[in-house]
Amino acid sequence: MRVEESIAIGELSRRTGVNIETIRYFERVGVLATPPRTSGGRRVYGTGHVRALGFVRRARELGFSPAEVRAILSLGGSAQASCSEVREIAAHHLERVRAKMEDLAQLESLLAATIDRCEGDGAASCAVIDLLDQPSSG
Amino acid sequence: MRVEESIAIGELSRRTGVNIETIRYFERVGVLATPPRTSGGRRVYGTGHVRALGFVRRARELGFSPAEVRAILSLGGSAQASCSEVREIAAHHLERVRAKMEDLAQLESLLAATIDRCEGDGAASCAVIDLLDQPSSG
DNA sequence: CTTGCTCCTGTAGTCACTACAGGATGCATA
DNA sequence: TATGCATCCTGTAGTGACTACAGGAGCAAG
Repeated sequence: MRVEESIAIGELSRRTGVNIETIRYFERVGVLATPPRTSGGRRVYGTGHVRALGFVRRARELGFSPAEVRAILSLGGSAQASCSEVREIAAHHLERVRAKMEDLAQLESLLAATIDRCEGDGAASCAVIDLLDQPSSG
Repeated sequence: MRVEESIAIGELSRRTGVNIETIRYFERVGVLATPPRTSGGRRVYGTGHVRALGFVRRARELGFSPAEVRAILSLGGSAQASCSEVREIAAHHLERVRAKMEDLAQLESLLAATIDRCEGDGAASCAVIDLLDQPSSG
């Protein structure tokens, strides 16, 4: 069998776009498996780590929380993860995305209308400031 | 002239819904004016502080960053703030809200489609996991 | 064997708060 | 006046998800 490629932390960082300090942080908090070390104490990664770290990065990019990432990884890593459980996490995440979209849509129309109302007025009261001054009707 | 109402920090907290510790924090970082003190060293607020803190809270609720809140406040407080400058900050904020909405919409359809594709399959590969495994096409 | 890059650990900084310890104040009641 | 209790004070440290730095060690090439 082939001996796996030896990848130093800097190289792993370059390949995945993840900060070196962040890689060590991920290891500390259990998001990335602890790699073996050289006799001198340096971390030695393999292509599996490249994939796993890419997986983590991608999940974070897609807005999964670190807790969710940990949950997915605890299901056995990207390859063996139980489909239905991962799907459930993703579905939950999707719900939150949709809720956030609604919030933002409301906020968008409120802000847009208010800014619009303000426009042109050089006068007395400012609609935007009034908006902020209201107790809580947003 | 009327002597202004004397409000203790706990009462201010109750009236505005802002945590006592957070009120002191706001004072430290310059988001809320430093109030006078009693001879014993206790903070004494007035109705102006109630309004100002409500203003800050409202702005945060609407998603303005602490930096933006500081910027608005530095324009002279809620009452005297220059309308056009506040409007500009709000407009900028609105742009960010819209950008975020677009991001979320993309993510929403990607997630929804992926989850949908996964459904029913008890088999081989999981669409959701595959999504996370891809390098960066989201 | 020295140069220079990469890597190591441990600690501390970031932001926007939140929480706690240990002690002082202030007000009402006995 | 004394006591009791709620509220308040400062200072420090914790949160989460990183990021940054200091001071030292590993390692490959010249």
